[in-house]
Amino acid sequence: MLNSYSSEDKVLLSVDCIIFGFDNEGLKILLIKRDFEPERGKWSLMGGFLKKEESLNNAATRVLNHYTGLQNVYMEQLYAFSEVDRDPVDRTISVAYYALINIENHNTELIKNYDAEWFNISNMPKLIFDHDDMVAHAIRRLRYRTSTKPVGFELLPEKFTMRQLLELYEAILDKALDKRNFISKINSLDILVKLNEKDMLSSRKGSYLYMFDKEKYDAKSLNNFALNL
Amino acid sequence: MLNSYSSEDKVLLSVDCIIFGFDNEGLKILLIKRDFEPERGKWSLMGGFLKKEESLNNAATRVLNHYTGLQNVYMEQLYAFSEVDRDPVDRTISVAYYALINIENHNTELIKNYDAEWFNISNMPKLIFDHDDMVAHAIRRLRYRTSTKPVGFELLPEKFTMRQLLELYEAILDKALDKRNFISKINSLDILVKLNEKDMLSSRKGSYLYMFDKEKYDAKSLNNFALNL
DNA sequence: TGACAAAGTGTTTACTCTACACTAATTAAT
DNA sequence: ATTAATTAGTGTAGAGTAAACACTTTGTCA
Repeated sequence: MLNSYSSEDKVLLSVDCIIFGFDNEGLKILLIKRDFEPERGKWSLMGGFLKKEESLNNAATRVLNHYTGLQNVYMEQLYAFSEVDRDPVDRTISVAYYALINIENHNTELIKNYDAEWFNISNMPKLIFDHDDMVAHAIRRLRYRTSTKPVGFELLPEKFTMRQLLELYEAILDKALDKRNFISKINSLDILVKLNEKDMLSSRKGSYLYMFDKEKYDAKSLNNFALNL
Repeated sequence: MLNSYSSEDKVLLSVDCIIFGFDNEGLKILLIKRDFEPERGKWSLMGGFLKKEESLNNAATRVLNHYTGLQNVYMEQLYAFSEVDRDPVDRTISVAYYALINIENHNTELIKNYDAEWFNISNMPKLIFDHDDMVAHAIRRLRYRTSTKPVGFELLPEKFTMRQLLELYEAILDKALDKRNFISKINSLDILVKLNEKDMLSSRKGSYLYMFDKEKYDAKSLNNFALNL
């Protein structure tokens, strides 16, 4: 028989999800209004407890799916938050994850059921517990990640214009970018396909649509790039 | 009375520490020989369980102190490892931390008592469970961290030569660096003080000793720099 | 057909990074 | 005292990258 660790303390482990979305108003986070005490009615990240028979990644995926109905979403583990008094109800350690979703795909019904709402990151309410810290971590990580991996496309529709991509990066990095320099840097990554199709909504001339070419990117098998915007 | 989360699963949470040291042979990791089953006699990271009344940072600090006797050591949380079957004894989630210590300061007695040994990172034994993954994560994080924060000095004696610093960065990044370019990049950070004191051990001419000027660095209050070596 | 609105497109300049080799200082040996 | 040996210490030129910058094109709607 194996040894056991029976004399050690066990604790509650939860996951909390920072869910990013993007639309023409900017970079947004999906929050829910907490419907139980303490802090009932306050805004909160979406979270849930780890079950004994699942990994943290599974738990995060499950929680995200539960609230949004989405699957196959880009998620990344951020950090474990563990201050002793972080949750007044019980000793709980929470592992924060962030997710990038295409804001158009989310299930509005589900979100309404949970009293969820999108908030622009520059205009967020105060959140419960240490969730503000988690969000700050997530934004930092997302900024860094965009410079090393092609994660931006996760936040856009499958087909998007250069302008949308530019505005996305401006929202993530919170700074203005030069259009021509941006386009040439993106093109030098050589991971987009330009479609023979135009988006006619934003201008009379119409602007070409692009797609992220995942196969071309994977074929390069570079673990990460250095995109300095 | 507060609500409770009483229906939720509780789990064991541990911390595992990747302890880096540096000497003239290169970058090293401190490992212990596990003295209980399963995997008795195999090499392992130093770890311990989180107690209910401490944060993960405290637990990591406590574990490090327990094995090495050291305090006030640079530590950083890496990642939570949570595959369901990662520990065959019991369901345990482990949060990995890495620590940077001055190899000369460690308490040799303590380390002997625990059957601990330093291994060059290029010449490490296979470790138990998922500890090899943890080490790989730690090395990646350390490489990145050296480009944004002045962490290298944690691995050196208080006074060090430019050559030592160069060799440290070469060991961390696993690549040869040009001496003149390296020195000018380091100097441009403007965070070292050159002492009126030479190290006479490595050459007849003797080479100047430097110290990290923490006050000057803090005064700049830049959260991070970009050191591209 | 003219006004409008956004799309699309290159070049010059400044800066940063890289490659590269000799002299200086000191001690040990003869 | 001279020489040999060893590592320390130092600068520049060229290449490459990043930044700044403005006009023309296209199509629709009035």
